Amino acid sequence: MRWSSAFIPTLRDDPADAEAVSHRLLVRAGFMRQLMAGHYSLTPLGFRSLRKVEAIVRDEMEKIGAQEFRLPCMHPREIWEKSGRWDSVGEEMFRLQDRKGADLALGMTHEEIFAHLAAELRSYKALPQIWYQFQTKFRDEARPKSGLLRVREFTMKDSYTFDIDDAGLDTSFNRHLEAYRRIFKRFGFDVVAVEASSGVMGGNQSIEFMLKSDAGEDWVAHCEKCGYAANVEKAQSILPAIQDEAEDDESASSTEKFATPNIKTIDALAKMEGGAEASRQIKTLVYVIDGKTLLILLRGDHQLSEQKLIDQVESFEMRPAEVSEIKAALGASPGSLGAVGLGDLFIIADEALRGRRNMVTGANENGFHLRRVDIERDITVKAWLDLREVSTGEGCPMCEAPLSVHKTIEVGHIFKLGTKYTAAMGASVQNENGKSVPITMGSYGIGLERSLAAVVEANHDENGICWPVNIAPYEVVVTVVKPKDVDCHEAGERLYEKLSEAGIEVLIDDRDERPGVKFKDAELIGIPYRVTIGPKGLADNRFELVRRADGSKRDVPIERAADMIIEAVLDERS
RNA sequence: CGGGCCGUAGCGCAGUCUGGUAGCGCGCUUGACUGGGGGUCAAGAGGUCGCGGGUUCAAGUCCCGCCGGCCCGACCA
Repeated sequence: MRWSSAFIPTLRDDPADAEAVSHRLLVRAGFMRQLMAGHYSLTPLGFRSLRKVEAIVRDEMEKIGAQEFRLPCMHPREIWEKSGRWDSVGEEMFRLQDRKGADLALGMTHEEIFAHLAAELRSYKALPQIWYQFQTKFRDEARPKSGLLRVREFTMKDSYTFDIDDAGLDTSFNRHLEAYRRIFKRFGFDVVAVEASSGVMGGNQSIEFMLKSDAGEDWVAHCEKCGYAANVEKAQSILPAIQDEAEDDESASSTEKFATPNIKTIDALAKMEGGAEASRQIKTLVYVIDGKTLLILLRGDHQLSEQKLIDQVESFEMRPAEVSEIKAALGASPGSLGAVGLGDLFIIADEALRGRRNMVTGANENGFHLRRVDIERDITVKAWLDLREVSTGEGCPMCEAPLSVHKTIEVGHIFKLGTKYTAAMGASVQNENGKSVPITMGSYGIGLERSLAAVVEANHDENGICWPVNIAPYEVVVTVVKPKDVDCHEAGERLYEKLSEAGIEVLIDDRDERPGVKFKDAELIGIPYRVTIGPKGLADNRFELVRRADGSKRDVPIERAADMIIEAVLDERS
């Protein structure tokens, strides 16, 4: 491709409304433009890179025996009703009606449709099957953000496995796990595979593939020592044991109410004279779950993980209670709430509170708290659950080394689904005994545009993107410093021809621009190798070869230049 | 969906408080010089000031409504 005739709309300034590195650079380097919030047009540069992402995924899918499909992205209401998700996914699904008034959905994922097709499988002999597609997914995100990282319309590679039993599912699942590791490695970044919540998908196990990045929005707890890693929605940790010395005067056998005027937060109570440090307080949260009010108790310095609560409490709808509801149920306002003496409410307590004594909590009377609370003695806990979100420094549940919690981008997610969708769609086969059994299903996704952005997040510097050869829109840029000079022009054209003939993807910068402009642009768009052809080098019978990733430069003799460049590029393809 | 900030030329911004000819830098066009890190000079093109309504002799500026975007939070197969 000739730069002079290519559409590569680079910007000299950063776009004002882009904050995430990948967003800023992909726009500035001319890979994409925004159409509206959460919807981006890819330019030829962007689309070339996306196709490389797609090709790598396809290659690895084919390697595990997957067969490519192409399904509709518009679905009838009925099929989503069969699985129950027409109602359960709520506002995140785009819905529309056709001219007859029939309800349709824009597919946000394709479990239903693939399971519907799987109903044509009749015999265990046909299993296992691995099916996949690349398809646009639509999700009405409440808040699209960070360029391609969180959008409303994107391409996903989604695959689905169909097995006769759980052992088969395990095999299919592990094949994907390995394929995904290879895929992300070829993308040029390191991922950590973490235990995750399955959310609305259902199923019993899921693993997310996370890239550590400040641009991310998922928090992962990771142990450097033993490799334990889990989304904070699932992660557990070990806390140092706390010894609660009960005071040994007589009053220790009961709680004591004390005045706490204007004290409404854990923090304020910790600072108040006669108060208690946060870890000695009981935090009382009020939730409404399927219309029933219940209390959630945590240690004062701990945060509730709502996802953990959702995962452990079977419910249709869950929300924090309104202040008015809290007053009606407990007789006090937030800031003075406690669970002592509320035996008729359902009380769930976090495991970290088990056995604690001499604690402080609200008295359910505005401006008063209770001290010397013994949880076992004074509170009727109906269920002990792991509900707290882990934080940095707490002990790894496997090896007790300190955990670190950091932000990550979710680039892939794989689920063991079981029979939820196959049962709903009537996808069953006859086993060896002639008995009909539902197929066991797995589902596996990779967001293509998000992966592309993740590559940028992981591979850039202050001058622009540093694409790995595998994802780069072009592998080599031939920068002709002085295109009006006949010798420069011809030397550039010859090299361009040779490289192209060898199957190298080359961009020749034949624009009548200052050298500085060309160098800056080449670095901004991040082509892995740049060959500089100018009068100076020509006089010495050499070109300069610069590697974008590390800035390393070397002079190459003109007659050997093409071969050396080809070798360098092929060496980095994988 | 709650909170904050913002919509003025392709991009980045000033002008809005205090109403009075719509500006600056970059980019773009033409020409000249220049040519190994965003060069110089000259001449140009480019705007329904997000949209609608109102106040006023006069609105980018003031008032009301709406739309759109970014960030934080909630939510997120």
